[in-house]
Amino acid sequence: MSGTNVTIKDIARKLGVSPSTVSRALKDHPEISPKTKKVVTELANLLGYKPNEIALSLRSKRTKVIGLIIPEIVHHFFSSVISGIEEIAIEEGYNVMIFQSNESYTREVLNTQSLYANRVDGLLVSLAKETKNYEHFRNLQKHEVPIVFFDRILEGLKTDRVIVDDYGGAFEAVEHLILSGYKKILHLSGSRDLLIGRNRINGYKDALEDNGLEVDENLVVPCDNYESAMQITGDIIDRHPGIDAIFAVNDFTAIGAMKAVKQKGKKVPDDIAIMGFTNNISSTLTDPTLSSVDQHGTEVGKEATRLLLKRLKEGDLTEDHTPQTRVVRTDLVVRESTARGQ
Amino acid sequence: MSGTNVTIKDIARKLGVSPSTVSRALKDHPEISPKTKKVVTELANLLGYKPNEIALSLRSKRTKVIGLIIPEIVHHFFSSVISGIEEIAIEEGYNVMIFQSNESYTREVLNTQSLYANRVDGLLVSLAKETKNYEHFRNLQKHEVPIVFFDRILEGLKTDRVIVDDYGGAFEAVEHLILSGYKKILHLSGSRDLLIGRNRINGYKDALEDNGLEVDENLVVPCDNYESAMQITGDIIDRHPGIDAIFAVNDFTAIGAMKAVKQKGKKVPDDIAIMGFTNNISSTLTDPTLSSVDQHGTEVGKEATRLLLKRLKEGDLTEDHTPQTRVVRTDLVVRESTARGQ
DNA sequence: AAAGAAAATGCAATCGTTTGCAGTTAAACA
DNA sequence: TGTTTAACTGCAAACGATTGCATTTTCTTT
Repeated sequence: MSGTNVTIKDIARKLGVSPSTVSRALKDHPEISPKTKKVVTELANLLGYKPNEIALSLRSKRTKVIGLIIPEIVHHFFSSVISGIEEIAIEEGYNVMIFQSNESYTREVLNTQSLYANRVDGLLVSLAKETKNYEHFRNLQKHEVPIVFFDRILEGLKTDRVIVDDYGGAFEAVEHLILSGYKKILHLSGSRDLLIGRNRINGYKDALEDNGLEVDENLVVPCDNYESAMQITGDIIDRHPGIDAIFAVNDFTAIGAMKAVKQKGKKVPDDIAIMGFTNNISSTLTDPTLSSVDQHGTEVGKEATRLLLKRLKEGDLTEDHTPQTRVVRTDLVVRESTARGQ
Repeated sequence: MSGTNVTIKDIARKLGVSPSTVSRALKDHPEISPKTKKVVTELANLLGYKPNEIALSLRSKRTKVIGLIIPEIVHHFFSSVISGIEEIAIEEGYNVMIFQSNESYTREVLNTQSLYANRVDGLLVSLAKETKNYEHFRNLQKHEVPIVFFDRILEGLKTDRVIVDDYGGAFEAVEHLILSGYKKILHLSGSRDLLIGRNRINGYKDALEDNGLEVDENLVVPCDNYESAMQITGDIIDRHPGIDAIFAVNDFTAIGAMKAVKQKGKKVPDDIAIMGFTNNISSTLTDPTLSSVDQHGTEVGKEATRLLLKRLKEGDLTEDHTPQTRVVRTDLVVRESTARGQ
């Protein structure tokens, strides 16, 4: 901000009218004469007048800014969520203030405080892994700031939510493997502490059972990143000969597993098929390309923002509203890593 | 924002003192008596008072917000830049408002307008590809909003800049290829319209010449993405037999080329070496892993933010300042794709 | 031309906070 | 106890824009 900004008062002074008149003229108020409107708008354009949003916010008690707290921007899924959020927000005249929690609870609390200090109109949140309690969010709710959680949600707090259909996506992915003829499927799983981890495990199990295959708990191994997948996949294959497919909780884990499998001298997908989850760009870059489950990050962002803006429009009638949960469908993307014998 | 927020006036009323006293008490002003300070801060804590940044901004004419315009958040390089920016900004009590131009000039102009309307204290920009003129930025400068360009900079506007050492990075990468014994090196280049494209081409050429190799203009082929690299690399290799290395303008292009080379039945790196640029996470995921030039996105973001905050601190003495340009060093990361015979 | 109605404009308060200056209390001194 | 000084506290304006209400100006109408 600077001292060189043109204000309504400046225009008023130069024209010898009152600020109120200028304000009304600029908003095409019916009680202002056409000629006044003309001179005012002309001078405003000439001077490059742009209303000061800060002043407007102070008076109107709304900032037209929505806050976003996200674990890490550098993850492809999250950055595509941001894109979706921005798109809808801008359409509706809202701007976005972004904070990273870096998966830290403390940081997340600080973020909510900054967001409150800046009086954002609403909040979009995907939780840090560390976060267990939610006093900081409840606090914002007390101040009537609507919150929408997405992807990593918080149970026990009454808010709108947007989640990915992790169960369905996992089910479909595993069923695809089964229908392609794979029978002994390893699941490199996410944490059972996270809902998404549990949902994907359940999808995996149900797909097996629904297709007449037995669930072997030893074939559900917690492993959710590239390095550990590289390290442990080889061992697991040795311990459980006959594994002919791997369903990983995310693409990086899948790619780590792919490397390990190749190092064992096995062929993907002929000896062992590999299926990821997320559908990162990376999945198109590997060799063979990786089949995966598209989480539609952009759609998640859009849907969350739509939900939030809807609440903002509804305004005070929010009292009796029941929180909504939207589930964004996933899509199976079949590539080379699961296409046996082609 | 809502009606349930505690203000200084609320505290003043409950305590039967004036707002000024409350304000001063909270800031530990020396002219306020210890006991007044005590009751005021206690009540403030009890009620959960948090100063309204909006009101502060209006009065102080500074928002403690810096704006960011970036081509696309979903690019790994840019999202790591954002991380760097956030880190420094938060340390100094600034928040970040992020806008995407989506490479569109029109959008970029709209972004500058929103940013101005929100009276950001300063601006960080990486240009959209389309952008040729800079009236919209000059406009902000007129309002004394300091701007720092990074990566995709604008010549002809007096601002601070942070750029990556594209020339040096390219030089080092190509020299590494030469020293590893590769002699006929193809460059899949960026656009000559962009400074970064030109700089990388020059680094490539000078590395050849400095090492006694001839520059063949036919081996500099504009090609800067995955798909077109997949499509054209095969043909180029056929037309120029003897090519034993490829230096690509970015990692995705390199990975596309790698695929094409493998499809030709050639081995990487034994028959043909491949070198990328950027050092995406993707470069560790390919098979073989991709050698690349690390652009240190986080460092670029940090440096740009430091420069901007420095200007903000200096304040009005900015008049006679000469714009600075900081160059962020690159680092060659050697992986399997250029390590012949190992 | 005077009165009444209609149209156009201005006043002043407001949003939440800060701050120069004036005003009030309390303490210290004579 | 009265007076000076020091220690506190409050008033009011300011930041930029909006808006209910009052006021002024202009236009009708008789």
